[in-house]
Amino acid sequence: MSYKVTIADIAKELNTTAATVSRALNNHPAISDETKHRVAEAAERLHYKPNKIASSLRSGKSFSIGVIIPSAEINFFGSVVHGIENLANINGYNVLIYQTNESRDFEVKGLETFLSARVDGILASIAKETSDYSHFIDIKQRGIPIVFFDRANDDLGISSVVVDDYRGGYLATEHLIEQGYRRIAHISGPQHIKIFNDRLKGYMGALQAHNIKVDFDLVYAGDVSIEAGKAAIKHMMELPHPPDAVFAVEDFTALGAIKELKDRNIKIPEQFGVIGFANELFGEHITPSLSTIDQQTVNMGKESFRLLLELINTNKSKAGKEAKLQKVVLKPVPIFRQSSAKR
Amino acid sequence: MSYKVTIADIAKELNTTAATVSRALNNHPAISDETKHRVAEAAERLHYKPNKIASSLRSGKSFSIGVIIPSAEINFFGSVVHGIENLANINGYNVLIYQTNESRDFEVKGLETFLSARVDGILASIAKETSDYSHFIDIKQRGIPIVFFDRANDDLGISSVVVDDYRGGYLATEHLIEQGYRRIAHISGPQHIKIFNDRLKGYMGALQAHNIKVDFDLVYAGDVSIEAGKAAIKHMMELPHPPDAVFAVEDFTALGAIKELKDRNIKIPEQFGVIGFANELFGEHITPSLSTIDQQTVNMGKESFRLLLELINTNKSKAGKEAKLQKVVLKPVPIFRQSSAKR
DNA sequence: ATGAAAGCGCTAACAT
DNA sequence: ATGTTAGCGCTTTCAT
Repeated sequence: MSYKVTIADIAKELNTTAATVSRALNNHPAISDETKHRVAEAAERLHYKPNKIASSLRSGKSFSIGVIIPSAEINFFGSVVHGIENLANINGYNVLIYQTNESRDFEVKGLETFLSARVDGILASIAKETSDYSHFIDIKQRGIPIVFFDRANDDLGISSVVVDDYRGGYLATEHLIEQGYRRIAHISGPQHIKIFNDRLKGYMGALQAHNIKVDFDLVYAGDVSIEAGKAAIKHMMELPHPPDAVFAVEDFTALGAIKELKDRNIKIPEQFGVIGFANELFGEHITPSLSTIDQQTVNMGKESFRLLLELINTNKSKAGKEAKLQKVVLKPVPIFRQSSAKR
Repeated sequence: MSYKVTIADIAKELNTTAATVSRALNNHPAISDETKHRVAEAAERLHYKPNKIASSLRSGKSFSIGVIIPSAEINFFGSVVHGIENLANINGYNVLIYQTNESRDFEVKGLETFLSARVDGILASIAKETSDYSHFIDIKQRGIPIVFFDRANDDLGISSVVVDDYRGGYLATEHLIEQGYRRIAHISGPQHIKIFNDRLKGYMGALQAHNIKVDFDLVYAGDVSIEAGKAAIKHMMELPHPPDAVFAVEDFTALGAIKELKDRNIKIPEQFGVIGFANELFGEHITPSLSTIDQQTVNMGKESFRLLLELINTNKSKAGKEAKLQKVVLKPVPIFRQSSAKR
């Protein structure tokens, strides 16, 4: 008893045809204003709701996109999705979300789901576990518009929106140097993920630019987690020459470091400086408040959707032409708070 | 060049018909195992991907649900959605998300979007701004399964999943009493929203149960925001008889209170106790760590979906029968941390 | 156990 | 400016 009314019913009501009603509803230029008004009135009166499914089947456009994220629990991705949804809804697109929980198998399942849903395009951030990218290549070869965001891979010929992680790492490290810290450590993330590798490179770049030799004792192979941050401090403070500051690959890692430093009664920022990466929500509210690098999350979402929409539209118009590869690199924004305020 | 392969192609390949292929793919009992195997093999070989849109159009089931949330920025809703998506994906449902930004107009738009997408059911948390519920009544009258979560309305005959906010407020307040605080204030939220009103009632109930007279000077009309928390403390600390503890309607409000108390050099928890509500992520990591009431977010998401699925399935089978109204009330879980640890 | 045929609601060529 | 007709890919009677 719910979705009964169709354009045929409206047509019957007005002694015209479904085609005319369809055109009127879609504001087709060839339809007279009077007909449009009569159709609009009848549609309203009969509580007509367009059936997008039927429309999609016929037109081949679903006006929906799929978004693959590693985890909705990570604030960062929630925030990017927020940006995506904003622009998508404005442009009349629905958004399907699929979480991979960092697993490649779920990534594949998500893509299948999106294929079956006949999404018009896909935005994806690659799972940590993924090292075989054939499922993404498959999507590309099917001609389905796809754009990576944040966790991208440059070797696949797929457009992407990322922050300049090298520059972020560079700025974070340089800030610690300028604050007067002397032995600056880095707690890194899994190096097969490009963004984490870039942050490490940025760290090294900043040290070298300031004529500081990179000491690999001070580069701890960590991860994005409180535990990794604690473990890193535990390990490094036992070194013959312990560090007096750390750039952590992510805010949660930095938080772990701060917790462990506090447990050891090491004063932040006086004796030890800390800076993270991501600008997670909690950083502003902990004590000491956490210096960090903002990744322009909402912007990243909007840019990703904008790029995808471009692909979708060029795909549609010039069916033959290959859409050009694009790479949008957002500038990271340093946010300096108490945890690194030595001066 | 992407989604070319259809069941007709598979049928041709195997010298059979689309009907048989369709049945084989859907594991229809009347189809022989041999045929099923041959179909499965051909489908795989031809890279066939089922077209859910066509399937939905014909079968009238979209295997998707819509979720209306006030804001994806609020951690709470992100977490509930996480719970929803988990169960939904397991059950083969896609999830569409629509954010209302607390506005009734967007709420209406979201519901229209969902109607057009022919979702099989809807989960919704009501916007702050909404006081006219006719759009929800319309959904119900169309026979579309709908369940409220968290921000519910009991007068509409719509099932819901909520936490027992009265009990949460009661437990929070009682805890402060038991810790030995004497003048316990409450920073409340907008009272037309039931959950906030319930928390206030729980506060009053706990005071009365402990023979403490409710002093309305100590009930500040606030909101869910850091600013409201600060303003409340500013106001109440100027009273002739200021409070020595506060139960804030939400963690962000509690955070504002803590910030203001710190600014005034009032020691927490020794001189002043604070407890919030929501168990937002940051509460564990601030100094002092924040006592709060956990709302079972992921559970709420799962329960909501479970309830909705029940509605969807009964709707399908016994078309005539009215599905019974259900109200799931989750138990709030107190989490006591430093901010209220007087003893 | 399988086939034939109709149709879900809409859009898009091709008329007129 | 509007009508006619066909068909998107699938599921579902109704046959056999």
